[in-house]
Amino acid sequence: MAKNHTVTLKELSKKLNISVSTVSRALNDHPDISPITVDRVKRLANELNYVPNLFAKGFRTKKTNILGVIVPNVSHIYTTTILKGILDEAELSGYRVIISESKNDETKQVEMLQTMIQFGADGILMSLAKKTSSVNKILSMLQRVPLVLFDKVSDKIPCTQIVIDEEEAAYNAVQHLIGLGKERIAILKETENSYNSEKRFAGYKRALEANNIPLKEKLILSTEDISLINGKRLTNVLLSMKKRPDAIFAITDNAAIGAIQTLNKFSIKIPEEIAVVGFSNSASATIITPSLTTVDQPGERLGRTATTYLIKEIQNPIEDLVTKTIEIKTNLVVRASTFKG
Amino acid sequence: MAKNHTVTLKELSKKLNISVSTVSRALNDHPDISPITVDRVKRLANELNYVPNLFAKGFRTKKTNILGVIVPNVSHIYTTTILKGILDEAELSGYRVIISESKNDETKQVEMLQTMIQFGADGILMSLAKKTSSVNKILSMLQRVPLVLFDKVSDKIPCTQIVIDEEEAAYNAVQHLIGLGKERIAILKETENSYNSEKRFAGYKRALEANNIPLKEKLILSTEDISLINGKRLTNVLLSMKKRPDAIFAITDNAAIGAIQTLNKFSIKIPEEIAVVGFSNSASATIITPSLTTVDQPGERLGRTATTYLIKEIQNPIEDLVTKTIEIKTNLVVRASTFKG
DNA sequence: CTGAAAGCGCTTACAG
DNA sequence: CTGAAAGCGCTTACAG
Repeated sequence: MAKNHTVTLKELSKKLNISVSTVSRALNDHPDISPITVDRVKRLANELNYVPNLFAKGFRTKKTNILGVIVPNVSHIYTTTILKGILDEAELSGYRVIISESKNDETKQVEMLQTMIQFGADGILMSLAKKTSSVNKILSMLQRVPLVLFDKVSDKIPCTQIVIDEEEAAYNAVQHLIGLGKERIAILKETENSYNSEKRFAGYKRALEANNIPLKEKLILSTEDISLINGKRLTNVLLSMKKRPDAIFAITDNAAIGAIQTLNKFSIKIPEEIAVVGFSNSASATIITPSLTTVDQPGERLGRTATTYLIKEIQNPIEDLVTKTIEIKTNLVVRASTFKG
Repeated sequence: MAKNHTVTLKELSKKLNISVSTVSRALNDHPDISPITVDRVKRLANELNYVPNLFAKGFRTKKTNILGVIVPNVSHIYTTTILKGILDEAELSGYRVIISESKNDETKQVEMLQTMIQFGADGILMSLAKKTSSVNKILSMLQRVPLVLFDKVSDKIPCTQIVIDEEEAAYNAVQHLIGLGKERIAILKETENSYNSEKRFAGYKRALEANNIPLKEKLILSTEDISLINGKRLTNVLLSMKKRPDAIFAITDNAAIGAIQTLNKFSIKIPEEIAVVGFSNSASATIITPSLTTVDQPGERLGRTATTYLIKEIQNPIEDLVTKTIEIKTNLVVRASTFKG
C-alpha cells in the first residue's frame, strides 16, 4: 500500500471547508450536490491527485469489483486464451480479476474458492479440477457467491456453465473422417471421467452409429493424461495391431501431434494410410507436418461469455439455483492430416 | 461477497461473553491470551465456520497480501510460464495475485499500475509494454509501492529487475553456429528498441567480433512484430539475395519456425545449406521438422525469482531506489536445425 | 443543497 | 491476562 502521505476525503473536506459527506457525494456525482460544489471538489481532488481507497470503499459497500478465477493450470495454452477473454471482458465492465491454479487438486480447489470468497470476490469463474468428485463444499459456497463454471463443468453443480459443443464437435470430426471413406477409426481419450473426454467420446460413438459402423473396443484407447507423449505411446499400440486403424481421432491436439510424429517415424502415409484429427486448433497444428485437421475451440469467446454471464448474475442475483448450460459452436478446420489438397 | 449471514468477531465475543479484543487476539495467537481462552475461541470459531473478513483486516492493517502483475499479453506462451512461477511462489508466501494485461499500451499500463496501487496491492511485478518511453509516471508510483520488473525491463527505472542473460545467450547461440563452420549468419530481430532484442543483437555482434567475422548490414533484418509470419517474410528476403546466408539466428522461436517453414518450402537443406537457431525453447521447437535448436528460457524460475525479490522488498522496504539487475542463466538446446546427428 | 453521525469488521495502544 | 475505545476511509440514512 501507499508508503507515504495519501490524500483522503477528510483532507479534501478540510481544504474546501465543507463536510466529508459532501465531498464524497460530489465525487460520486450525487444529484443532490450543486454543480459548483461538484466542480470545486473535483478540481481539488484532481490537483492533489486524490485516489479513492477502494479498500475502504469495498469494506463499506460490500462490493469489491473483483472476480475470482480458478483454473487447473494457467499455462495450458487453451486456458490461456480463455483467460484473455475473461480479462478483456472483466476490464470492460470495470472488474479486476484474481487468478489462481487448482493444479487439478480438489482440496486446493476448495481452499482457493474459500479464500476468494473470504477476500470478497463478487463472483467466481471456475474450471473444475479433474477429479472433482465431492461437490458438497462447492455447493455450500454457492450460497455465498455467484459461480459460473466453464470448460470443465459438472451437472452436479446447479449454476450457469459455459462450454463448447463438445459432442457435436466430435461428431462432426468423426463424420468428416467417415466422409473420406475411413471405417476403422480409433479414438485416443482420457481414462478419468472428465466432462470433455466423455462428451467427445459420445460424439464419436454417435457418428459411428449414424453410419452403421460397429464400435470396436480395440480401437478405443484411454490414458490418464492425454499428452503428446501418451499420444505417441497409444499410437504405437495401434500400430502393433494386426488390423491397423485407418484413422485416429485424438481428443487433444497434443495427442494428435504425438500420433503424427509416430506415424511419420514409421513412414506411414498421412492421410492415405491413416488420417489424423485433433481437437483445439492450437498453434502447433500448423507447425507439425502434415498440418493437423482439428476442431477450433474459441477460447476467448468462451471466456468472454462466461464473464458476461457472471457479471449479469452478480448484478442481478438469481434466486433458484439450477444447472444452465450454454454451448458455444465450434468449427472443424480441415488440413493436410485428413485431406490431400 | 457473502450473500447471507456472516459470522463476525462481535458475534463470537457475545457467545463467549468476552470482549471483541480478546477474541481477535486469541484468533491471532497473541501471547498475552491464556491458552484456555485461545482454545475456547478457536473452538467456537471453527464450529460456527468463522472466516475473517480480509477486507476489514486489510483496511485496518494497510496490508492486503495482494501482488499485482502487469504483462503485455497473458496468452504469450513464455509469459504463461513466468506467471506459473509467480503464482506458485506467491502462494507459498501467502500472497494472492491480481493479473492484468497492458496490451503493449503505455497508457493502459499506467492505468493498471494506478488501479492496482489504489486497490491496495502490496507490491507490483511488471513486464514493460513495448513502447514504454516516458517513465515519469512509473517513477512517481515507485514512491508508493515496491516494484520489480521482469523480462521486459528498463534501466531508466530504478528498481530490482529480473532478466535472463540475454546477451550471453545470444552470444552462445551464434558461437555455436560459428563452431559449425557458419560465417554468413543472418539475424532476425525487432525494429523497436526493445530491451530483449537489443541485448540479443549485442550478443550476436559480440560473437561475430570475437571470431573476426565482419558484420554485414544486409544480414541484419528487423521487423516490428517478430512473429512466425514475419519470420517467413524475412526469410524470403534472405533467399532473394545473390549471396545467401548460411545460417539464421532468429530472436524468437516463432520467427525461427517461420524461417524453417520457408526453407522447407524451397527444399533448402537444414542445417547443411542454412542452419537455424531460435530463442525460447517453446513447445513448437520439437514439433517443427527439423526440430529447432534454441535457447531455453526458464520462465518459471524467472517468475519465482521476481516474486521472491518483490516479497523481500515488501517485508523489508528499500530506502534508496537503484537499478539492480539479476540475470538468470540459460542454456542452448541443440537440435536438428543446426546439427545432423 | 449540505452536515453530523453511525457504522462496515477489524486491530492495537492504553489502561488496569 | 483482559477490556474499552479509537480509528482505518469511506458511504448513507436521517435531519434540516
